[in-house]
Amino acid sequence: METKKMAKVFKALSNPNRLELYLQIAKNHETSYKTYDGCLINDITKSLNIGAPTISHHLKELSNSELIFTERKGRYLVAKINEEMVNEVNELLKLQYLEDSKL
Amino acid sequence: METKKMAKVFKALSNPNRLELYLQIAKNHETSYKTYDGCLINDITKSLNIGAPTISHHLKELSNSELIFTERKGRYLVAKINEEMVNEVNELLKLQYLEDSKL
DNA sequence: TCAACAATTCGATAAATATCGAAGTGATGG
DNA sequence: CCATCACTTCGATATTTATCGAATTGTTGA
Repeated sequence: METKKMAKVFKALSNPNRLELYLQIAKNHETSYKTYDGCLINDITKSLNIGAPTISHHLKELSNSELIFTERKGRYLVAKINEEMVNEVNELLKLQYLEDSKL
Repeated sequence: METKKMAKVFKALSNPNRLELYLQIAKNHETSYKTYDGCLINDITKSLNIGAPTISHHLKELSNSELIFTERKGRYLVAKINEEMVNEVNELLKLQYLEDSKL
């Protein structure tokens, strides 16, 4: 069922700290997409005031919902946006007739 | 803080049954928007297999997040989409450079 | 007026969640 | 090498949540 997967995505974005985390990854993704090599988690960790274990937990939630991918680079972790999934969410939320009127 | 309000919206959509509820209201909104007089909750209640108290609870969550408005019509309850809020959510999730490339 | 219906409120419960500190793992620069 | 750094795992806890059945409120059609 499609709805269940989508609900999981929304749950991943439903915690303020986790949403903030996601938005920073997304922002990084957008500003540097031409030379995109991922967003350093370590930088983000310092700007949110929650502990490292919590960040780790939140990243796993975002990963599990497939909104992001993570990858180890040496001793750092980098995160990337899963564009496919983000677009899927956008499609689901889009009010259809509004889109039509824009064509 | 904007993030907190948005997190609340996502939380409202994070439960599968509640998301389904929202989607049905949205679908109704879209298919009949020219003569839109709201979506009858009673009809939806029958198609989801959760009890009336739970539906009532979920509707309140959707209302509190300002994704929908509800209104009593006689002994029925009708729900309407809050387009402003839905658009706001869409903006937040939109990947910026994708939008640019469409211009 | 009253029976039936739609929805809400209440109280309870089981499950999920966010967060923490402490301890563990693994890479690296000096 | 080894101290440090980045991150993860573990265990605990307090809070939130989804859901239910029972009882309640409010509307209306007969």
